[in-house]
Amino acid sequence: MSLTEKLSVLTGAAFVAEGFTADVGAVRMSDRPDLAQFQCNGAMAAAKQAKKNPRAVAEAVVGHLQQNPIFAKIEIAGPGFINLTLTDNALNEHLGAMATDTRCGIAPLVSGQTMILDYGGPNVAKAMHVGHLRTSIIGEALRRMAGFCGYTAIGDVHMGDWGTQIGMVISEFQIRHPEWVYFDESVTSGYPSEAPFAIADLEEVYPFAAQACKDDEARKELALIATVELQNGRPGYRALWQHIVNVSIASMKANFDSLNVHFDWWKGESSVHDLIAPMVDDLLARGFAVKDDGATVIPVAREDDQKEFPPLMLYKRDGAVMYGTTDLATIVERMQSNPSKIVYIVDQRQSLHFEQVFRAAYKTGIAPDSVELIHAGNGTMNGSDGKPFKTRAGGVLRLEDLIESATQKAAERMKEANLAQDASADELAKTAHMVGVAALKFADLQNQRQSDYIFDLDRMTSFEGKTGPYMLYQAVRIKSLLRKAAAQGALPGDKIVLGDADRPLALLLTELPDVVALAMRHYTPHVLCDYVYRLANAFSSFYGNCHILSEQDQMLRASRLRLCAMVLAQLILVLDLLGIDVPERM
RNA sequence: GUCCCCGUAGCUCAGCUGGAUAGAGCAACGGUUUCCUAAACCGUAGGCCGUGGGUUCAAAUCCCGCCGGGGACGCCA
Repeated sequence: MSLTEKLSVLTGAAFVAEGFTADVGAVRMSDRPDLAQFQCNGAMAAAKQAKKNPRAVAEAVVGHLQQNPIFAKIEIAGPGFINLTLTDNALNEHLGAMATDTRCGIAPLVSGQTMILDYGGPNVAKAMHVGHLRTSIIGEALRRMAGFCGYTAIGDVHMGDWGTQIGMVISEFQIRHPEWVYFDESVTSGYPSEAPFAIADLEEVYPFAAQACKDDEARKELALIATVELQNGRPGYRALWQHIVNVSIASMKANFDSLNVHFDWWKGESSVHDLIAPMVDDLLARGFAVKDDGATVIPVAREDDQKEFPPLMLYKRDGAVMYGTTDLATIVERMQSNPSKIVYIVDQRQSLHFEQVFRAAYKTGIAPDSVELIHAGNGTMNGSDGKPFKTRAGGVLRLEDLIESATQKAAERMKEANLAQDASADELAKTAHMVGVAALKFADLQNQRQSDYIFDLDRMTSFEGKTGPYMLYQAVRIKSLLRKAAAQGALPGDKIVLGDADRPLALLLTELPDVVALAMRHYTPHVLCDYVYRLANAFSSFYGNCHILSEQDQMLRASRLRLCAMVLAQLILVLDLLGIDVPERM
């Protein structure tokens, strides 16, 4: 239990004793550290309901708390704020339990529940670009957070591998290489195992085909036909498609590995193809799906809707499926894992689509009401003009180029500061990559998930301010300090001595469990970023004020080393939840 | 046209279920190093929280209108 939770239990009981509900006893960190460590604002709300004087309610509640020896000070301020301050002993006891816990004192929130997270969503045949950055980074953080909070967390990359873009590529190959065996309809098996193209070819073909389809209706028609034929199982197309997928996945993995983003499932839209026909037949039979203007759809509008709700389309007029179809069938498939939540970390602009899919899933019983379907939408990364990020030439920036430029910038900064320059070239390069990725990820994650932000490479790679490199720097500093201390035989002690220099840092450490819970509840990693920054900053301040290794008082030195170790453990834990690795040195 | 999101310091942004004096970072100005990574730390300055109403003991936060910005709206994903 977190410290504020413990206190809330005490205060809640006091409110209950006065005839109120326990929930008004909620205690939180004080907004006014000059007055107290904790506060409870419930007296005002309780008094309002009971039509009593809030100060009198506060006084009655405080009456129940006063005998408790854990409080050093209890005061009522203003209209009825209850201000609480703990004795150092009580604080110490709580810290002691946290210090020895590998989870930094954070109990799991749930057990026996599965959360499936859908993020990344790269398209095969298409180079990954900056548009995939946010979903990947945020999704990875949420997957790690969920796992830590006790969920069986399953990350699914959910590739775009079954839609029109594939038809564009296949038809383009057919135009360019009509002689390929994949296009000979008299051949239905025994295709080569080697792909007749490399990733670079795909990356050239896709944009070319997309542009051609945009410019020419007839050309687009070819792509649509190829899409339907692929989905209907034309052997040559399937074989070619498999090459496209294989070649693409290799490239995706390189990008994701570089970003330290991982998946448990490498599924895609195509994975559920075989589930689609039975699903649609069933929905037609049960009357949920209807024919409409040649297409097959599920109406999802409700009478009390404030806006127009287009139906979810299952089959287009030409018989091809759309992403709503695969998304719905994917829920059918995912239900086999018995999830309690399915979370989609996908661009916020697709919120209507997900509302449609979710409605369809609930309405048809594909997802029972007990399963939470959540679109945790993300914003976009914009250029300095406030529009979705483009290169100077106006093109889309490839993800690997973005990572490379962040890494290079990090290397430059490290050189400027003459940092870790004695390391081997190999270690230097590795560290630069870690710093660059930390910069990129922290800059992304510290923004609210659903809002857009402006990309600024110089700012995010700075070692000053609220940046990834700054967090790493503080953590590495502690590692170095603890190494030096150990070399002198000085080890972290069991007892924490709470002086005025130590107490604020110690108090901050107790916040982490609440912060993690809050971040998980709302799927908001930026709450963790905010905390880890406050912690790094508070440590740096502490470090500046207290010279630890030269401390003559053995007890105090051991205590401060313990605090440092606890800070480090939290920094590493939280950064890990964010998907950021900390180097040994930098 | 309908619906959704946003508008907080010069810039980029926090602000959880309404609560005490609205907070950070960057930029600006001033200070700190015989000492553990100064890539640091400390301090100063800077805001009718877009605007007009309403609810409340209490509103950046909740409700309504308006202005400004962004986005979504059936056969792409």
